[in-house]
Amino acid sequence: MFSKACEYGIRASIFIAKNSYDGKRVSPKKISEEINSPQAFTAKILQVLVKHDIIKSVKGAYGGFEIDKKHIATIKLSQIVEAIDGDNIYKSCGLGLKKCNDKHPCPVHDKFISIREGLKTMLENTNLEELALDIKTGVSFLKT
Amino acid sequence: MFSKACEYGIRASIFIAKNSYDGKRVSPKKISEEINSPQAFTAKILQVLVKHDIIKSVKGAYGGFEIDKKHIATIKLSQIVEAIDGDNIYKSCGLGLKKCNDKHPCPVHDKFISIREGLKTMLENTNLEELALDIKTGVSFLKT
DNA sequence: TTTAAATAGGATAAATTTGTCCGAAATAAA
DNA sequence: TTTATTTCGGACAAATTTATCCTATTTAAA
Repeated sequence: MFSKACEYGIRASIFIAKNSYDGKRVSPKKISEEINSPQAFTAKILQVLVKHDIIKSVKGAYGGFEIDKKHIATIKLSQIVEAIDGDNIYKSCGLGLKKCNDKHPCPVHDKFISIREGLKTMLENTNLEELALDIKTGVSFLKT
Repeated sequence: MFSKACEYGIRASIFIAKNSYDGKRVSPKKISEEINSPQAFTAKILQVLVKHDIIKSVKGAYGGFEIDKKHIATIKLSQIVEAIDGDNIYKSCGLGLKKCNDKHPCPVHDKFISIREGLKTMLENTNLEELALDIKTGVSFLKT
């Protein structure tokens, strides 16, 4: 469904959000430990999220990654997915046709539209706040 | 969503089904031309489909790939996807956790279940017959 | 039985994704 | 201002996926 990079990016974002509620910045080392991901690779993905203004980085001593508290509830999963994987998952044809639309549909065009709309709607209606909160209360987990 | 191999596999299966209704066997060359896919790679995927008894191959002169007419309506997309990509798309965690279940869920566990159930149901309820028919009547297409 | 035609399958290569390493640049605190 | 700490960014490496090529094997027809 998503690339590894995107999975790590979502998990990292949730972890950063949770810590930002506690006023704590976190390092790639800490993040990768807590979400169980390769550190250097995760650091690369964090750079992408910074470039897309989804998370904030602070260099130097006592630096790290954070998200403005006010911002957390406004960040949707769709933004993270699009920043890392692009919008292919919504837009590209389920059977890989370069051009697939209502006028020139692949054999599963209609059937896929509803699936993808469902996914899109879900990602657009899920924000980091609720996900971070579930981590905080121990309802859900970021690693096995 | 699916791998390239799986996209080619589905498109190839539909094309073979359509031709089998006309009593015609088709070669990897013809298939790859008609679904616009790399020939040798497509041939490899056909071998996988043969191994899984989804399509039939006939060697030698006047050979090629076909599907028993009686069989076409019973082949579901889910069988093709599982043969090529496995059942990860249904079963594996949306955020990549090795172990993700109701007792130990990832943050998007519940939200993903409905999406994936929808996909699974769709794949399990779509058979090659209806897809091949749409190609035959020019309602849908296998290449751009 | 011979031959031509077709799939099967192994070896290999290219492209993409995933992952690592290390020095440069920035920054807060001493 | 200096120093320690931290992210940034480029180069590189490994793994996986995608793709190609060539020979062996099979098989139906002549």
